[in-house]
Amino acid sequence: MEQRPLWSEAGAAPAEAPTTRGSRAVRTSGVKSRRELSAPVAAATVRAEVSAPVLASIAVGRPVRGEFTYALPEELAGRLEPGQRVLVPFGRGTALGFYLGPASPPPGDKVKLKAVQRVLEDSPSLPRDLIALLRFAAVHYRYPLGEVIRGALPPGLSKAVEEKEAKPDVQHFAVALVNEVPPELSRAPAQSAALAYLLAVGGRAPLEEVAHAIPGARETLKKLATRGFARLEEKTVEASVKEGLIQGRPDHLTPEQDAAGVVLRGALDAATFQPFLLHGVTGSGKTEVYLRAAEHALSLGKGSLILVPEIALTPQLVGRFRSRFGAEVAVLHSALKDRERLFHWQALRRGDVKIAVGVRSAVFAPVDNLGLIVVDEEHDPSFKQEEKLRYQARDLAVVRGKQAGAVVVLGSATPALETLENVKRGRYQLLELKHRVDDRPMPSIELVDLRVERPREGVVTEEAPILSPPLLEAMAETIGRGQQVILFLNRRGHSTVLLCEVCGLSLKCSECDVCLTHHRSQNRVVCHYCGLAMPVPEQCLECTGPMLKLGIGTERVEAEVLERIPTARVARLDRDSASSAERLTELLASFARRELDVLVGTQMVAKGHDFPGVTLVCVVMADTSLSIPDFRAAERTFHLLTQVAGRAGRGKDPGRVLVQTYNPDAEPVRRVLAHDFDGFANQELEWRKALAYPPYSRMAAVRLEGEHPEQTASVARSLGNIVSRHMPPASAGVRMLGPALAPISRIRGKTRWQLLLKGPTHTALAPLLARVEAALADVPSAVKVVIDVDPGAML
DNA sequence: AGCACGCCGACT
DNA sequence: GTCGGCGTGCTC
Repeated sequence: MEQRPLWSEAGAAPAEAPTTRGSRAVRTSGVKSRRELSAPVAAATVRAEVSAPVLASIAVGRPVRGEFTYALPEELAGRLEPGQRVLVPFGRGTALGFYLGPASPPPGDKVKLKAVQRVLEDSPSLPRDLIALLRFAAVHYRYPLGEVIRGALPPGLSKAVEEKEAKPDVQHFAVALVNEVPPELSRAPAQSAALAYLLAVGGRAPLEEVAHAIPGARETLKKLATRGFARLEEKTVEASVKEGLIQGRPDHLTPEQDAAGVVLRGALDAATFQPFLLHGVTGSGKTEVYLRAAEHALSLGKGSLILVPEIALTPQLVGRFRSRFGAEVAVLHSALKDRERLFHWQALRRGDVKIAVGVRSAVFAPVDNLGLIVVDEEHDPSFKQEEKLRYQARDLAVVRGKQAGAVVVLGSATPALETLENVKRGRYQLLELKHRVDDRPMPSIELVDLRVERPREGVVTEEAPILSPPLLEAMAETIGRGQQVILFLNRRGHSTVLLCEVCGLSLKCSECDVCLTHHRSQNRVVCHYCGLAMPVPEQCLECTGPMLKLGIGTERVEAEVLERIPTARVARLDRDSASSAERLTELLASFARRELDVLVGTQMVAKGHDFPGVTLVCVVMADTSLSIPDFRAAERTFHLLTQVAGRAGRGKDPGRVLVQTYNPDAEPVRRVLAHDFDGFANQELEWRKALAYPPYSRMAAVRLEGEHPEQTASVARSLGNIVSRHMPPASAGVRMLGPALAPISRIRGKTRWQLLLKGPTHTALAPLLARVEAALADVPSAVKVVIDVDPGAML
């Protein structure tokens, strides 16, 4: 058999994992050896000489596991390349398929193979390196390959239709004609919001993109154009590609930025896989390092992929890439329209556009001749997708870099402990930026012990106050100097718990296992998990006792600031107040224009914003996120506190940070105060090692959700039994935790259970996961079970 | 996912 | 007697 040497790896593949229980003879195993991923694929011309029917391995765009073998009609055999979309008969109908390469005949003999019907495109939508990445993702995260591929493609290419070119051959751009929002627009919030956004992203952006961030911006920008504050342009794509307006490039770098740049340029020149951690304190100029690296890649004719946590919250970074590289950049945000998504995909695929900036899903962007991958804020939890294919984009970025021979830069002020451990083991090279740009000092961080500095009772406030005297004093002083304050608290609403004074019962959601939060502005109690809302009960629903309102949220902090410092101009920034993207941008713009003195907010205020007027940042309660039952709680707290603290003193004036807490001895709090990331990390790593948590182990979660509590519990227990029965000897170090009710045991009326697996390597867990997967066939459909590999949270 | 096949309730 | 409920299983 002539095919044998070419494809012998495929025959050996099934050894890797016992797949589904039946592992039917007709099915090509979905699990392929790693070698096969990089195996050279036979040229179609070779197959033409073979007299036996030419066979094709196809991933079908349906949620079925494994790859399928089809016969390839002779006239198609010559024109098929891996990654091409085809039409195949499947079941009684047809389905979209992805040609992955030639196949060997399936072992069972009496299988009648169907033939590929049609080729849907002349050149593959999927580049070679992406196929390898998607295959890895399908195996690692245990998700059907066809679905993985379909999910990665833009909607226009994930349907079984011929490829058509998405050709808005003219693109509409909005260009700002002023450098800041003029005061005469202060009475026109929509216009000032649109203009503020446009300025934030570099003064020039596709109309589509502004309209995405700010609903109705199309009309608003027209109005701005007639008033002379902006201009609308139509550009052919070719013209805008040539434009490449290089601007805003700082002349000199800090010595540290320079040193990092030299190393990265060397790595890019070497054109091999090299992973780096760029560990830089907030304000140290990481973005400029990324920009220079992308510039260098471009000069070598290579493409770059830049991943960021959330575009709407990082317009500055997007703006800098756009103003540096012009139309050489495709910005891939979460809510592009189908047409635009397809257009960007094709432009990147052709190599017309060489840089992609995008969120999590952009890790699958078909950047041509990939030279550089950057993951900014690599520790950010939003890189983990929590549905469908539950991938970690940062991890996949490293895999992709390895497969593509690209340089990978993970950037953060507070790297994930997983990343740090990779540095310690010598897998990633460390680049450090220890100093801020212009040698601005790090903000001073002071502790306010709430057990000592008791907040004084107010006149109006009916509940216990939370702002301590030192905090109020510092705020008043800062505002007096004409500077601005950010108050951070990680909880929305007014009070977070309503407790009966007599029977001690707290008011819970009827559908979820969580307490209802009182939102005074809406005069309702609201469930933050399912959205259920109801009027505020006057008294306890059980015993008619009076209700105490405990637990502090942003609404209450806002009210307290207003009461204590009546002259302060205060606004609140959380999911309730920033209900629309428009409101969000407007609020941020207004704060940036210094029309507000105090911004009270949740996580939203902690991310990448750059407000030079802010010199005081207060953390209202540092302990809230410490009590979460998750082994990463301390790490999250440290990240969050550091990030918030980093908002202070980004302008000329030095910054000051006050942290209120009832837990001054808590490790993350103490270490943040001392600006001691390394100390925190070492301590935390030691603890993780002792308890064999990641990065010293790999985890996988089996999550169950069901209508009926008993049924869900029994399924959970039976899956637990299956795992215990196949548990390797204790020496293998694999452990099962649970099955147990999830920490939030009910959401939207569904009972939740989970089972955690912990092992020294992912390979040690894979066989157990395969067993669970096989058992899924016998699980009643009323119970939904998903496998979450490398889970991001334990809830 | 679709779309079969397959055994138990209220309708012409 | 039949139409149809969605439980279970398969798709090269």
